[in-house]
Amino acid sequence: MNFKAIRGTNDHIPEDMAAWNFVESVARNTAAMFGYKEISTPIFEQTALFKRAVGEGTDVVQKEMYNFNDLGGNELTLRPEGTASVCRAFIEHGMHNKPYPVRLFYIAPMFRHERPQSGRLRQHHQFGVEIFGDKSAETDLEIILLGLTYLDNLGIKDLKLKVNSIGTSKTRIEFKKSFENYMNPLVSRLSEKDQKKYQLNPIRILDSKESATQDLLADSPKPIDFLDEDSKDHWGKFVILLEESIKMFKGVEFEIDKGLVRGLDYYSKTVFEIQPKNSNKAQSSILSGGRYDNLVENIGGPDTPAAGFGSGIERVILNMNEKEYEDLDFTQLLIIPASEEGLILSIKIAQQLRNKKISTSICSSDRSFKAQMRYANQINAKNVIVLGNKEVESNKISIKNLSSKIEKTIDLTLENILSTLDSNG
RNA sequence: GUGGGCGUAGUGUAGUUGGUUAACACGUCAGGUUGUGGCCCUGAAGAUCGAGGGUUCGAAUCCCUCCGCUCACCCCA
Repeated sequence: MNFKAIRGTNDHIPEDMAAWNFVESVARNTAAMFGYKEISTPIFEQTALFKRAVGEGTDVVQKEMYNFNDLGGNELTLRPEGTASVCRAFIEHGMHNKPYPVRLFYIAPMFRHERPQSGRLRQHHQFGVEIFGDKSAETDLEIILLGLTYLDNLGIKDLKLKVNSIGTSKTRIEFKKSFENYMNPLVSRLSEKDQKKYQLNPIRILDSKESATQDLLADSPKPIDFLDEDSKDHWGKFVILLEESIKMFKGVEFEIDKGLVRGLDYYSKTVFEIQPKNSNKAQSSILSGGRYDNLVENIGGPDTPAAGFGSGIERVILNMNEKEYEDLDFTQLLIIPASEEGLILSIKIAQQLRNKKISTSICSSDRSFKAQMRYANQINAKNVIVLGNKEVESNKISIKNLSSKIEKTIDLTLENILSTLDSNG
C-alpha cells in the first residue's frame, strides 16, 4: 500500500516552512499597515454561491470545481477562490452596518481541479484582500499599492503591472456586439485553437498568446473603448493617481493593457495583474484582481461597491530568489541524560527551562553517549548539558557551547543555567 | 481534456550492441574501549530498477499496456 499526496497538492515539510512563514507574516504585516483586518471562512460553501459569484460560464465553475454532496444531500464545493466566500460572510454578518469602507484580508487554501504544472496546483494558497463600500478610484489604487508593498517587502523586484478597465456588464454588451461584428469576417483566419475559444467565449481571445491572433486583434474594438460616463471618470482618475504613485515603487513598470480580461465574471471597471518583468514561466501572474461593484448585491446583499485582489503564495515563493528570511532551525539546549537519576533530573530541568522560553530537548537515553553528542551536533543545538550521577551528586553541571567548544561549570540552579545560556547566546 | 520530457535506496546520480551478488556520493545507523560532537577511519542497513504483461536460456536494458511525476496548451493565483 503506497499512499501519496493527492496530485496537485503539496506537503510543506519543515524545510519549507521558513519561507512559508515568512510570506505569511509579511502578508499579515502589510495588510495591517494598510488597516485591513483578517477574516477566515470555511473551506467549503454551497455550490450555488460560487456558481452565482464566479459565473456559470467560467472555466472555474464549468470544469474546475471540487463539488460533492454531503450526507444530508447538500451540494457543496471546496472554494476555488476567496472573494465569493468573503462577500458571503460580509453579508451574513451584517458588515454593511460597519463604518465604510470595510477592509478585510485572508490567507487560505483554494482548490481547483486543473492539470498541475509549474505555478499551478489543485490546492494552492492565496493571500487576498477585499475592500467594501467605497467606489472611489483611490480604492482601486489602494489595493494595488498594498499588493506592490507586499511584494516589495518580500524582496520581489522588477514587476510589471498591467491595468485595464472592462466597464460594466451593460457596456460590455455593446462592446461584445461591436467586437463580434469586427471578428466574424476574420474568424476563419484564426488558428483552430483560437477558433474554438472564440466559439465558447469571444472575449477571451483578446488575451490569446498567439501572435497571429494578436495581429488580427490590433485594430479590434476593446472593452475600454465602450465605457459609460461613470466608468470613464473612474478610469481617468485612477490612471492619474496610479501614474503619480507608481513612481514610489522602483523597478515596477505599468502598462495599460486593453486586452487584459479576467476569467471570473464578477469584475467590473478596473482590473489588474502583476507579474515578474522577466518571467519565462507560463503561469506568471502572481497577484491580480480588480473592482467588483455588483457582486455583493448579486449574491443577495445590499448594493455595495467593492474591490480586491488574490495572490498565489506558491507562485510568490517561486519568485523569491533572494533569501530574505532567517531559518530559525535550532534547539537552544539539548540535555543528555547519562543515568537513570540524571534522566529524572533532565525532565524536571527541561520543563523549567521551557517555561522560561528556552527551547530544550532531551536526548534519547537509549542511544550511546557518543550518539547523543553527535545528535546534538546534527540538530544544530547551541548548548549541551550532560546530567548523570556525577551532576546529581555534586549539584554542579557543565554547559557546553557547541560552536565555541567552551564548557562552563556552574552550581545547579535555574538562574545559573539561564544566565550562562544567555551569555552563550 | 490535449501534447512533450522523465521514472534506478531517503536525496542526487552511474549503469543500453540484454549476461551472474545493480554501482557511487551525500544522508541514516553502529563501532574506532570506559561521560564530550563536527574531521578522519571501519562497518551496517536501505532498491521487488514506477506497475503489469510479453520476447529471451537470461531483461534496469528490447516490445506492449497502465500508473506516477514534470513542463506546456487551456485557464488562472
